Amino acid sequence: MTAHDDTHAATAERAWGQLREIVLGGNERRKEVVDALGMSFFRIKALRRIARGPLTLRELAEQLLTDRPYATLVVDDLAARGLVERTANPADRRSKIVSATPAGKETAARAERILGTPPPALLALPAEDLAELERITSRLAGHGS
Amino acid sequence: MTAHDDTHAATAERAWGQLREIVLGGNERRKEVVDALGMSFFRIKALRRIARGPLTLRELAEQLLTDRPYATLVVDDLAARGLVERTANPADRRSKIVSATPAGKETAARAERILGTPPPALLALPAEDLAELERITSRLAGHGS
DNA sequence: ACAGATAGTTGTACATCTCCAATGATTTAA
DNA sequence: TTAAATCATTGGAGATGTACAACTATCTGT
Repeated sequence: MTAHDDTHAATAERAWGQLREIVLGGNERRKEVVDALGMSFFRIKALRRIARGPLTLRELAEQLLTDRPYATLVVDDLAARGLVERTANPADRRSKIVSATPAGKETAARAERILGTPPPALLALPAEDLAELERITSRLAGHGS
Repeated sequence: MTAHDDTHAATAERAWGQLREIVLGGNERRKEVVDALGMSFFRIKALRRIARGPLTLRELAEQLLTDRPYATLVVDDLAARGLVERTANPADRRSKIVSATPAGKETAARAERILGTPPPALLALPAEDLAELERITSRLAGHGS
């Protein structure tokens, strides 16, 4: 059990566990945004996705990992709040495009501001480590989008 | 807007966003463990916490960010599945200690195995970067526990 | 001994989410 | 042109979580 037994896979597992702890440990942020916006996290997620760019209800359902009936319901709710609106889809009259209203974009930005605020521990990192971390996470997240 | 405008805070925000994307992006893992264990993610979280070490219902409720009534209900459910059990608390006869049965520990380990499996992108990292990442995340997660 | 606080439980009401079936409008394929 | 498929919607059944109120047993401080 010397340091030489430390395989690539084992290191990855440790790093992964720590990453999960860092990101998921701060549940307070989740509660904070839910309280601030007065809607469920799922709806906030839907709104944030819509604010990133218009899409059909079907696409929204897919990206939220839910079914179309529930996507309809969630969009109904967001529309009743004046945050999103449905418009006709010129390319296919069966479907509808959902897009964020100015108020919706503002609300989504508010959510991003809260969720995007790094935890104190991250800010406390030495500049060198932080730069190095950002370089590595860029590589990790890079080919996902 | 030169590279010199890149402040510590801005770098931290980018890194944080990427960390969130890496960890939260893989929702499949969550669904996988829910399907594998046949119970909600919340209950899996409860079981995993109990398997880490016995605790009172009150402590469990606090750590799950829920209230005592619901903690009771979740423990009832886990107990009905034979995964956890309540024992008397010698220090305070009002409270009860919840601990995992052998079956519960096994199930929790199964969940940890699924959730703890690093995503392919992490394993694909060069050994140098991975080691560096692990060093930095250790520092980040270190003073949380 | 007594008053007040706390632990777990029971119960209720409600919001939220998942899953499935079915429908009208529209598009696509044969 | 006709049959099958797709889109959004409506509806319903049920699991899951959240938030309170109230109760009993027990502990703590005075």
